[in-house]
Amino acid sequence: MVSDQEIASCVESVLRQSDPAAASLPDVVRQVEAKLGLDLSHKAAFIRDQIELLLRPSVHPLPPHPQSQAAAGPHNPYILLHHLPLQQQIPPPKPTSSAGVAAPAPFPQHHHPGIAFQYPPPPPLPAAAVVAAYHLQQQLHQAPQGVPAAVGLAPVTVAMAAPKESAPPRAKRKGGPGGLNKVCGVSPELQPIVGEAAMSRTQIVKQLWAYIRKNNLQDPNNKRKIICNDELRRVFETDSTDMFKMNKLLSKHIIPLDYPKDTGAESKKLKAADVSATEITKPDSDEYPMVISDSLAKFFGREEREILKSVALSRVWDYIKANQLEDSANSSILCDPKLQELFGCESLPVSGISDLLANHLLKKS
DNA sequence: CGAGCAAACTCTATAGGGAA
DNA sequence: TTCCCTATAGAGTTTGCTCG
Repeated sequence: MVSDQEIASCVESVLRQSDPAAASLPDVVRQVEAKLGLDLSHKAAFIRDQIELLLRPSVHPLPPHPQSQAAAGPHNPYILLHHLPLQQQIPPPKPTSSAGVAAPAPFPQHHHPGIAFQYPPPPPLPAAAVVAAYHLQQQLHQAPQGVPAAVGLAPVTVAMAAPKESAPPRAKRKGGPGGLNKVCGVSPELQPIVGEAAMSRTQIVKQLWAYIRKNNLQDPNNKRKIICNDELRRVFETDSTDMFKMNKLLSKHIIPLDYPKDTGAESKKLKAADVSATEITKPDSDEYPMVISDSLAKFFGREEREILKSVALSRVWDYIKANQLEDSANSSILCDPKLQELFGCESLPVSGISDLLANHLLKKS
């Protein structure tokens, strides 16, 4: 049985070999079937989602051909990994741990979570968990200070504040798939700015700075100062901020997607946290394509009946932005007749979009 | 004058040390 | 020997200071 990762990889390969803009779903499905020698008619929805993710303008440029990219020099070594034969993608075995059990190898991870270039197969993007975790974090950040930090920021901050000069020099570690490169969820408010529902923190910061420059939002007298436009104001909830505070404000909109692991750091955090609260961040089972309601299908104007929640959310936001339905003064959305028909209200808070959208997404039986 | 560094801030993998 | 805990590096940004 072919895995979704293999299908996704094959879809990308087919698109790269043909004109992506002119590619039709049946054509791509046919070519992928031919490549894999399998009947993939039942995977059409998945393939369509992969095509859409690959073709989304500016956000997911199709990776250049391996040769040209190799010639340019791999800026990020992980980007290239999925072009290599599988044997080469798997990192060389690490020295065994003291227990004599081979330590888990780091898995190369493509920057795009929707296209699974991870080995072994990664957990699918928990789109619902993104929203659920976001709301949780909103509550946590709104909690009065002095309340025990639920996600344990304090220990980290303390660690960061420790004197550095006393530490002996160590071999520098290269950025791997985890840590800073770990894919996190993006809040619905931040998604229109960075353009994705999930990406690594560094990519989020990078995209945010690109957005700031593109919209000329830096104070010309003090370039550290960021002047918020309507979209940024909705995210940061302030008219202006500076580049240092921005990172802190940004953290409210970056949502961990993984289960809490029992690492030392995580255990430490959980000790200070309400465990029941952290369980909310566990991904739901509906990160898989979900069946969409008739109303939503009509709204999208497509015959497709399955979609990832994150993709649906992204499309709704695209519509809102295209039709300028944002009421930035009230952090709400003014529904035009089409949205009114979908959501059944004349306006709704920004934070309510995902909830209302969820009413139109049904889990596959 | 140019280069290098520190500044704030985020999270997590991992090295290394200490305790059991 | 194994487990637990602590400290650190890493990306990204711009400005201002220090040093050669």
